Amino acid sequence: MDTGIEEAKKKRLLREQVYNNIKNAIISGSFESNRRLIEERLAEDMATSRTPVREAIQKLEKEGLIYRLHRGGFAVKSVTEEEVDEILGLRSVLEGYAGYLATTRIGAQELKALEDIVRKEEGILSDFKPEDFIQLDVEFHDVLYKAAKNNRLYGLLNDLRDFMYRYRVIILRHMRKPHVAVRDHKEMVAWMKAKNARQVEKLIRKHILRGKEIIKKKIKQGIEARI
Amino acid sequence: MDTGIEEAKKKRLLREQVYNNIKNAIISGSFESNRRLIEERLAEDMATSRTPVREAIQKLEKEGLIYRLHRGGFAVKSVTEEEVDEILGLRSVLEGYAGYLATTRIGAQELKALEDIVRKEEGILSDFKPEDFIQLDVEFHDVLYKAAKNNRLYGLLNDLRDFMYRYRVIILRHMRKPHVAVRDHKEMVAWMKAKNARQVEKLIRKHILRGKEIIKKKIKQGIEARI
DNA sequence: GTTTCTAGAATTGTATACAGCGATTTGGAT
DNA sequence: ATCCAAATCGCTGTATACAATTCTAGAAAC
Repeated sequence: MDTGIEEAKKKRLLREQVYNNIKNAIISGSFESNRRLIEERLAEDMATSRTPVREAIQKLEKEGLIYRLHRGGFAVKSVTEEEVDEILGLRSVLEGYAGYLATTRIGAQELKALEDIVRKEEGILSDFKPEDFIQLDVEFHDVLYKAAKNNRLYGLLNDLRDFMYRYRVIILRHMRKPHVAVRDHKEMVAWMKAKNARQVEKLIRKHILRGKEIIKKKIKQGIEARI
Repeated sequence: MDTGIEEAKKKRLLREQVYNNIKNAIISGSFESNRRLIEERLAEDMATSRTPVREAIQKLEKEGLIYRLHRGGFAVKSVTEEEVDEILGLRSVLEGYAGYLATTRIGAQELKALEDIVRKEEGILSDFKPEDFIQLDVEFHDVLYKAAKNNRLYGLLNDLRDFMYRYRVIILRHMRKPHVAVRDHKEMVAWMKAKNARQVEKLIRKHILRGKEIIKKKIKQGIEARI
């Protein structure tokens, strides 16, 4: 099998498992860019019928991970510099807003959770493994998203996160010790404690835009290398 | 028929027409809140089968206009104060960002289009009809969205706009002469010409948050009146 | 060797079929 | 009448069927 898709047949909404399976295949890179999604093939791999597959596909299209082919059907969107620009631009704005809201709404134990994560991040800086840091980074941002207490915003940020996973390979390959990121997180928490929402928003925006430029540069090099 | 749905059977992707029809029925208010979507009923009304209806439903769910019922199927989301808060909060941030991007990217003829619209807005202030103003307002914001040249942002803002249409009845009923809105638009254009992106963003945020509070107040009164 | 045409295969888009779960109603028993 | 159980109905979720379209490949023509 070159599909990278598992059977997934526990009883629940089949279309949801199909949706998750295909999404994972895309963001993990098992489905390369511009690969066409053959409904019957996917259905067969997951031991189901075309119906749930097609329903999952509708959602993936709305999420922007796949695009319609003129002749019918769908294919996997490719990672372009333009897309990275859009995704991270939006993420900086939305996550900044999440930080703003979180500052006004966060509770004591959520704040403590953030502080714990930052402490752990500092702890692993000496014996550094990229995966460990990414894990903590994801946790940090998730606590932040939730603290904003805005469901729609949470959904949007998670959709954006799916795209981020696609860039993971690139991020991992070029990550230096993330002292700067940890410092940013620490500073965010400090401003949140000080209830300075504007400052938190500003900081998060800068934090993400910094990442954007790094990824964009790497992608551009990658694309050039492939030509 | 009380469905408010037309037959729609011109040749193109059936599922897209179904999607648009159901969406319009929801945002125009033909489908009241919490009404269950009966697939076969909808299919029959549009002279099609359940298949395209189900696919359309998946998209509507992702967009947030409908929600899943525990016993299966879907129903129309109701307008709540919380939702208005979320939608307009997000809109203020995203549209502010659009304004920021637009300022850096806008061309001469787009700028002229905005100025023309503002002029027309000023023109109708004396002989004022709410529908006319809303029409111009939509145009203004659409030119702005497009000038930002960010497809994903454009899509998100349009999704949010669908929600705004649901509040239209309320907005129309309570609209005074929108001198303030016109002044805001005029000021935005001025700052765009001055290439001051930060200022444009700030202004748009304030512009929309002002509207948010008005709508929220009216919705709250409406809800209370209904009890 | 190249081009054109055509038959067949592959794949989508739409319609229909069917099983199963919940809700609802009906028909006693008390 | 009231309550419980059984039967019924409605609707979803999944599978399958079919028609229309596009792609492929091989044969025929040049």
